[in-house]
Parts: sequence; structure tokens; C-alpha cells
Amino acid sequence: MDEKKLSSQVVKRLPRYYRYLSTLLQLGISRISSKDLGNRMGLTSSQVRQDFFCFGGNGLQGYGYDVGFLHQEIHKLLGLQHSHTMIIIGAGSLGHALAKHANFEKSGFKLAGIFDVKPELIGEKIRNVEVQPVDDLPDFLSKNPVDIAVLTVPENCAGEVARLVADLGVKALWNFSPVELMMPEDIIVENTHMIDCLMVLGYNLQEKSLREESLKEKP
Amino acid sequence: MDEKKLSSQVVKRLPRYYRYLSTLLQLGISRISSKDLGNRMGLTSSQVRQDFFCFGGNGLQGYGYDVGFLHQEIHKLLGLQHSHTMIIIGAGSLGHALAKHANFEKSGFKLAGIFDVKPELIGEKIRNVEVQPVDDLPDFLSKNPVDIAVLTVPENCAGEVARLVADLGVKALWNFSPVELMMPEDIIVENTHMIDCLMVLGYNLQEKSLREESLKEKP
DNA sequence: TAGATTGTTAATCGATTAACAATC
DNA sequence: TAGATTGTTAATCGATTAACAATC
Repeated sequence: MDEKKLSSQVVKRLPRYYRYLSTLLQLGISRISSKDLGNRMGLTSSQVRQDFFCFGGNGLQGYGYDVGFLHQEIHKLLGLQHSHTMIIIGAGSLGHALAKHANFEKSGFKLAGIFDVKPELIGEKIRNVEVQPVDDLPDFLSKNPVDIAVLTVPENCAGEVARLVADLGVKALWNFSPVELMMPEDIIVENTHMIDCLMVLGYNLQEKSLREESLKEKP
Repeated sequence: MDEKKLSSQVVKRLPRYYRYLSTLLQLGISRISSKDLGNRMGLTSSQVRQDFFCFGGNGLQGYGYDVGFLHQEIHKLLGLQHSHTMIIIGAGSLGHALAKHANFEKSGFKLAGIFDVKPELIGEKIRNVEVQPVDDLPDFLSKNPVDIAVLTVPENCAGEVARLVADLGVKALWNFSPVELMMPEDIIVENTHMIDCLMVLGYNLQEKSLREESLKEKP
């Protein structure tokens, strides 16, 4: 069915479309034009049509797109009909926050375990999942297949932990440590570097104030 | 000095270069070639040279780039010599985690305040910053100019809070709520949608398993 | 000097936008 | 029918890669 692979840019937009279509459904809106959707999401209508065309646009000329159908289609594309298992390694404040994040479970990402090295954290229950010692990971992973490992460990051990779980069969890593992970080709890696986001914000803030200054000087 | 505006793709890579160069400095490595740096970061040497060329590449033919100088240069480009003030709105687990994130302060992002609506959270101190009622925001912002507001509030009030702080003079928003914020042009918005990252991971996992299946069928 | 590696232009690739016939 | 809006191709734009003379 989904013959052609979608470009990475389109894939990145899929969750946004999905979220937006969910909102529309909740509002009871069952049809939308590419122009409307684009306007609301800050995209051109051309891009919306082109994107939907990639996975078999199901619009109706002169009418627009069926919100429910589109929603379903993207649901399938994203593989949300299947659930994924996930473990969190590093039960610090960020690990806690992610473990408590309600939306993950709703979208089929099931938290199977939380791990840490600190003895004082072991045994604590977060959302019914107990924090276990990192040393138990090999044993745990041999019994429970896990798709995604979330790395919320300190910078200096991220690489080591990543290699460990990759060797133990975890297929994908979601890395929050501000380091470049060097992983074998077949391991899927997604980085969320918070500090990078802030720095880009900082750059844009600086750009903006420089622009404003030069406007003042040469009016 | 920095005459031409950098393309957004280059800006996004700057923090990564910066981080990588920091590591090299710590290792006592003071010179690197575009080939080497590219290899380690998963970029082509061509791209590295092209990127550095944008902001006045300072390499030496036959020799490579001076790590220290490059590091300094990107530091300046990112505006890290200036510090930025930041408030966090929403003192839930994610707000907590971000407030405790040590790297932010190190890079010049100073936490000036934390706000929430829940009475039981008011008064709690996180890293020496007290949680204040959201109702005090107008008063607080009139006395303390703030560059960045971090939104870690529930989905249903993100839009409202965003408009409020934008009206009160905050220049940039770092939004963690899974909603599209409609903001005036001059407000800088950076979105970090955790669930989107997971969904992209999920898509890639599905792609991978489909590829592997079809390999098994037709060998 | 010979080898290495940059600076910089040109070529290629990919993504976005424009255009418009098809058709609901 | 007339108006709206898609599907789809072509044009444009931007980003990445290739190439190579310059030069350390």
C-alpha cells in the first residue's frame, strides 16, 4: 500500500497534521480545504496538497478533504495502530517528566520500565512503573523486547548506555543528552537537545535586536 | 561584522558545531580538518567548509581549522556573550525538569521566575527560584524585562498564556504544549513537541520493520 | 618541494511554490 | 451551470555536494 517512502520533511509534518486534524474533529469540522488548513498551520495550500498527494491525496475537487478520513490515513501512516514499548534510562527530573507525560501512552507508546543507577531512586513508582537498577537491564531486556530506549542520563555516560541497550536489542534511541551518539546504521536515533533549541532562540533574539538597532540608526 | 544572515539550516547546526568543538577543546585538540570534523559529526567535509565559509571561514589551506578560534566565533554568532532572561510558566514535572537543567544557566540563560496556577505549588523553591502565581505575571513582567517564556502549561491554556506574556513584552516563546500557537510576526516561537519526536521515531520503526519483512519475502 | 586542505564556484539534488486542466 | 478546489506537472528556490585552483 504505502509504496513510496515519504521524504523526511513530509514525515516531520505528519504529526502536526495529525494533531491539527484531531482538533478539527473535536470541533466537529468534517471537511477542510488545503487553503484553509494551510492558513491555519502556516503552510501554503500548495504544500498541503503536495504532501497529501504523496500518500494518495483523497480530496474531492471543488470540495476539499475529508477530515476524518485524512486523520485515519495519517494515523495508519505513522503506525499508531501498533503500540511500541519504551523504557526510560535515567530517573532524574527529566526522566520523571517524560514518564509522567500522559500523551505518550495515549498514542500507543507504552512505558515498560525505568532504570537508574542511584540506589535512593530504585523502587520508586512512577505511574505504576517501578524504577529498577541499570544493572538489571540485560536481564530485563532478555525477557521483555523493547522498541525504544529514552536516554535521560548524564552526558558522560550516554554513549556507554546507548551502546549497551543497542547491543541488547533495542531498536531505537531517543537521546536527550547533549552528545553525538555514534551508533550502527540500523539503530534509529532521534536527538532532542534542549540546549540547542534555546541557542537557536538566542540567535534569533540577537538577530532581531540587531535588525531593530540598524532600523533606528538608518531610518 | 556578521553581514549576511545565515540560513536557518546553518543556524540549526551551529549549536552542534559548538558542542562538538567544546569537546575537542576539552580533549586538548586545537586543530581539525573539515574532513575529520565532518566524519565525526556525520556531515560531508564539503558541508562543513561551506558552513564555515558562510561566517568567514578562518581555516588555513593544507592545515585545517583552529578549534579555539572557531569555538569563539560560533560563541559570538550564537550571542552567547550576552545573557538572556527566562521564565517558566507551568511548574509541573516538565517545568521542574527544565528549571533544574544546569546547562541552561551555563550558556547564559538565566531563570528569573517560575509561575503556576496551582496554590499548592506556590512558594516552592526550585534552584533558588520561587514558584509564583500566574496572576502575578503582569506585575512581575512590568518590573523585570524577560526575553524568553517557556510554556510548560496544559494544552488547553497554552494559547491564552502565550498571548498574555506576548502582550506583556516577552520577546520569545519556547512552547512545549502540543498546540499550534498563532502569534504576531514579531514574536519568536520555538516549538518542542515531544510527542512529535516519538511519532517520527514510531514511523521510522515501522518503516524499518516493513523493509525487513519484504527482504525476508523476496530474498 | 610535495602533500594536504582550504576557499570558492559550479553542478546536483531535493523541497517548495506556481500553475492550470480536470472535475466535483 | 458556475464556482471552488483538487490532482498533478512544471518552475523556482534553497541546500548540499562536487570540483579544483589557490596556497599553506
